Amino acid sequence: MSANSRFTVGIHILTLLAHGDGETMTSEYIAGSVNTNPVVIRRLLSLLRDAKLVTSQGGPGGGWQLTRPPRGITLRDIYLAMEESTIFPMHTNPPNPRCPVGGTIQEALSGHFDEVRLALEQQLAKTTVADLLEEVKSMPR
Amino acid sequence: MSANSRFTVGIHILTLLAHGDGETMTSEYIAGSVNTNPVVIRRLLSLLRDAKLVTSQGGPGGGWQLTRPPRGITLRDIYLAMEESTIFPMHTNPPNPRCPVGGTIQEALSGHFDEVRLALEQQLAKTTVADLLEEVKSMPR
DNA sequence: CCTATCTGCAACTACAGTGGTTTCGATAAC
DNA sequence: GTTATCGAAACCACTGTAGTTGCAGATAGG
Repeated sequence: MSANSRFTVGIHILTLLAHGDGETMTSEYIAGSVNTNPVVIRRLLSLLRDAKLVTSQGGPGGGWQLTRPPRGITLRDIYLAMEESTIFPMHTNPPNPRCPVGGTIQEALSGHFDEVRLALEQQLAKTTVADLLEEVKSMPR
Repeated sequence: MSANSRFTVGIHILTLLAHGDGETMTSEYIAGSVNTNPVVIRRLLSLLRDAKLVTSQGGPGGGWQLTRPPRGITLRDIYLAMEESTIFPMHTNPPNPRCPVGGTIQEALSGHFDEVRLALEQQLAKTTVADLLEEVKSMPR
């Protein structure tokens, strides 16, 4: 998988929006919670918007909102919005096709990698943003 | 996870060694199958050696060997040898502790990430190098 | 209509990780 | 002793990420 924090921050953003309970939030406010720059947040929000998880509105009083109730958003949804489609990158250079292993290893692997990805997504689908919000709220500060 | 091909190439290397059926192989030969530089291969082999999956021997006629039969090596073993311990990186900067979500989101997430990692590893454990070797051998070229 | 407040987007930088390469010392077989 | 191999360090080019600045465009509200 990719060595970035997109998935984690994406979850953070959606949990924060859920915590606001319908209120619109600006990217600047969200950036204050995540502790980064508003433009970084807008970049991630645009991925979440592409996945139809949030909407944006410009102008004063504008900002960002969830498109559905937090109970209807799973970590799998966020994962699909934020991460690469390949779970494990293949070789950078194609393996030697004249080698009995190199010639077919990628094909053999792809099926297994698909199954791993499926198992990962199934686990992610078990947790919703509402679950997370509840946990966050009930934790000692 | 990290955006590199270590896991894939690690599997390739072990499958190749399994294909040799006990014969020692040099890093140069392996590099020929993977289509890269022998030093790159030795870097990865040293990770596999740290995980006690292969042994090396210097000098003429030296090279690399599996330490156990291919049926006893799973993709999980290789994954643990090659990949980072964190499945999804956390925030680069710590979130705002004064925010009700930022203050506890990482703690709330870590448990879920652990479960995802567990599910991933359980799926990986289902496939052995022997399985892969068999598939590679039976595939049309 | 005007203005303040947002988003949207492009461009640039600093930094870290990856893969590739060269080099050289250590080691073991013959 | 010669040769083949590993081991490790050093360096480079490339890429992706996060952070930052700047500005255009849209919109709410007076």
